[in-house]
Amino acid sequence: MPELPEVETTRRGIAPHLVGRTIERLVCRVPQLRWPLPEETIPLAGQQVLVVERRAKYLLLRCSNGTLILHLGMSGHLHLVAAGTPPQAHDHVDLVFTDGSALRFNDARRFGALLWTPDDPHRHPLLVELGPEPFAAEMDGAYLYRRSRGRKGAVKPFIMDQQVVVGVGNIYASEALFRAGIDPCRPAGSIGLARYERLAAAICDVLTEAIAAGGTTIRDFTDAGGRPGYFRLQLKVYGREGEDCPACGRPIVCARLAGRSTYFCRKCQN
DNA sequence: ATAATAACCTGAGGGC
DNA sequence: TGCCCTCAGGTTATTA
Repeated sequence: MPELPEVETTRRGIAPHLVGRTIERLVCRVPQLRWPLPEETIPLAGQQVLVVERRAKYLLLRCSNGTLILHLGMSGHLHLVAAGTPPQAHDHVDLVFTDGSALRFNDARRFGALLWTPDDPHRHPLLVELGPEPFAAEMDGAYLYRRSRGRKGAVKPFIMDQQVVVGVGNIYASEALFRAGIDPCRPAGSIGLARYERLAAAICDVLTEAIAAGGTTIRDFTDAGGRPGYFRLQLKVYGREGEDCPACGRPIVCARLAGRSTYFCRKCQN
């Protein structure tokens, strides 16, 4: 479910409520997430939350003695609950604070993850191989051009590869390629520098606009306050098979690339 | 090394 | 109403 804008929206929602709070304990009702949650090995009691960061689609709760690494998977949500709020279906984990309120993790499909590291989280095996943030200065057209040389796979899976650039998922990949006028099926290595410059800009633009709108809610994404994101209204192609292309009026088509639905306009993208 | 596929889960929606 | 099928915003493991 969550791509970079949804994770960033979540971070902004929870951070003001977490920073400076002291953790009392971790309550785990269902430890079977992407990896079994080793609850007893996470020494959270008495620690303070110092800052809440985002790296790629991961949230990093920097605490006094280490970092809680969180991934929302496809269906994960975080929200804050008052003391005594009874858990509902798929409320798997609570991070309980000393006043009894809690950060609650809900994840129907359980593809999400919670991990603890006492070390620099950026050196954690899950994070160390990640590509640059889309807004980093180094992530420009020249970078994408260089990384794509010799790659025969389609450009859409290429920009969704978290080792190339992080944060771009299935929705925003289609949207960015539409904005850049690039056919998502084209081999990544066959695209020139000028078009990668357009693509790099399009990725930044669409992610920035989506963050400003609070993310995209297709099915069930909500922010920490339970509100949906409104960028769905601004999607040009994703989920719009058969509708008119907003630029030329021809029907938007859907293809399957690397197992993922891919939406584009045959006339405007080539 | 690269790229496609299966797998991990639950729930919603469509067709019959 | 129920059953079976497909699909879903992600990532990892396995297979060519």
